[in-house]
Amino acid sequence: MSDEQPAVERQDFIRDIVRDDLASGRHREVVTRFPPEPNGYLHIGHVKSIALNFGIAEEFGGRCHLRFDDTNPVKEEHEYIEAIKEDVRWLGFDWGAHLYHASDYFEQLYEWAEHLIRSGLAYVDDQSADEIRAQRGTLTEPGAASPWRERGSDENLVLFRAMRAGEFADGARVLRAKIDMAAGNINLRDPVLYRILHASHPRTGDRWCIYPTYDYAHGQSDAIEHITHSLCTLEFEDHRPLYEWLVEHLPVPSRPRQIEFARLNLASTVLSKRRLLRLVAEGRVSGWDDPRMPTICGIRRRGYPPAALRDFALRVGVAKRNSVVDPALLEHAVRTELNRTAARRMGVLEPLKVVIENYPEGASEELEAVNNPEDPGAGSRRVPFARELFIEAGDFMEEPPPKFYRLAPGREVRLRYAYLITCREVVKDPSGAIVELRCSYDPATRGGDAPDGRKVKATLHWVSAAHAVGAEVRLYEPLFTRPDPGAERDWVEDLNPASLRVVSEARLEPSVAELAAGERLQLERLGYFCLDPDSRPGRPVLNRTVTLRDTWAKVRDRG
RNA sequence: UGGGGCGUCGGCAAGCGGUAAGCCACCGGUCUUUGGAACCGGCAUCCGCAGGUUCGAAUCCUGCCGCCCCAGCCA
Repeated sequence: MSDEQPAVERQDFIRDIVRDDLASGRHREVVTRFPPEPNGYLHIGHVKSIALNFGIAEEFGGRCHLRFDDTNPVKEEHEYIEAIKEDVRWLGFDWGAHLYHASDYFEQLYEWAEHLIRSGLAYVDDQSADEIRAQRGTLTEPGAASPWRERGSDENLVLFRAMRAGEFADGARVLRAKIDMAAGNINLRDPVLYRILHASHPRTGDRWCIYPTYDYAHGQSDAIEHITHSLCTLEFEDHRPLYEWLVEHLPVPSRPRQIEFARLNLASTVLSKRRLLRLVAEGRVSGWDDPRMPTICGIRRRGYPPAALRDFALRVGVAKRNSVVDPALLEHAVRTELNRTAARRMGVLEPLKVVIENYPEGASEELEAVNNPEDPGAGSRRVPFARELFIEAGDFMEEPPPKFYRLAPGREVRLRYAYLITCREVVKDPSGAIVELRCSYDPATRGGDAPDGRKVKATLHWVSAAHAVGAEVRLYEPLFTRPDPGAERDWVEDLNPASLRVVSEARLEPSVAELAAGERLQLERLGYFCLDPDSRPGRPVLNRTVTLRDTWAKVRDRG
């Protein structure tokens, strides 16, 4: 027993704590919670927290609750509750029957507040917010006691009940904990526990006109749910003493422990609710689900698979150091997942016409193409081939530099799944622009292999001109032009004007038209894409999720 | 002499007194019907700095330096 090795390797300090607590018998099972306030949409930063909380519960055989921290009715909306549930589910996590709301506990929380009053640990303060602020002191100076601090508990009780009964206007009075106005930790300088808010709550309607603050509600909600490990971000470190003070002075059914970790920051994007809202409000993006947005709904529309997001969260790790993660790590996780799972298709973004001169006019045939070389079980499909094709304009150069080994005059290349072709002639319009390539094909190379064993250095994607379907393809680049938007000027100034490029006349192999919105695919040699909900029958709209790694681009840009 | 945290490769991140994991990025190479994928190899004599303890320190002690959070009746 004593020399038993842990089954899981050490991952982070939080899992260490959980493992120790289980091993020592401090807890029989682990219970975590993801506690969003329903006041906005979830974004990639939340994925870290979601994956941490649900992941730990899963790994240690415990459970994770989804709890809406709905203590401030003026900021919260039902719409967000549903959106958040959808996002968490989409990520692949399941809270089972454990869906809760802080508002479920309003009555209990209220009773405990009276308990605090009776214990002489809370008092009703008649001062205004400004007066309270003025008395709080500063970071270096202690605060001063409120004139109402020594009010007797009977009077406090009467007043607090009157607060609840709606006898006072918003802001007229608050309930404060009586702790220490000289504490170095400002959170302990008699924090506000209840405020008067004559506002309708998305769930409790007009039943209440006093609402608990986060500080008062959170720890007690954790205790009610028997949360063992309450994981939150670093900025709440200062609140932990208050969290513990409350849990110690109240007859709560369990003693949860708050543990803080560093929130996720991603380079080249913004994650604050305020900034995201501004992007939407000012029309800088098409909406919360714009595929360039770091919101979960944006990411979903962009085509990122949930498994990739979970993998990303694991790769990012959990620690207490403030850090900024390179989006390349996210893209890596996305490519890894999509490489395994995405069906391959061909499509041309910038079509260049190719006429196979020795291919019979009016004829066509179907060639077999593998759906995913990484997954034999994915099968194959048939791709139409004919005399007139489109290839990618960038795959031809009239005067190729040394390392360019795609198509060029007189050069032979392979058309993927099809034939070896040789460029015989370049046709230009009066302005000198290339409009067409006249090529020949070798009928003996059907499928792509030459019987004589000769090799070509390039394989190009292509599409039959007559069979291809037209499509709109949306190409995305980072929303910002620098990793740290706003570092030197207003962050909006750092918005990337080229973050969206629309290709309206892409040509895709016909089978793409059969895909449903949301389906993901790889356009060979170009990248991973997914069908946008804007797609209509016969007119697909594709979002480029992420490009393929492009070694040639590096070589080209270097020389 | 306000309180609370954090400083290990370009970016994340292990390391918990025994002589610097891993991942991403980057750089080579092999292979290839995606210049994709896969595979092989390279990439911190050094852990913010300075002292000290020790046979031995990124890990312990002391002192500096730097960065982040806190003065909402937001969460």
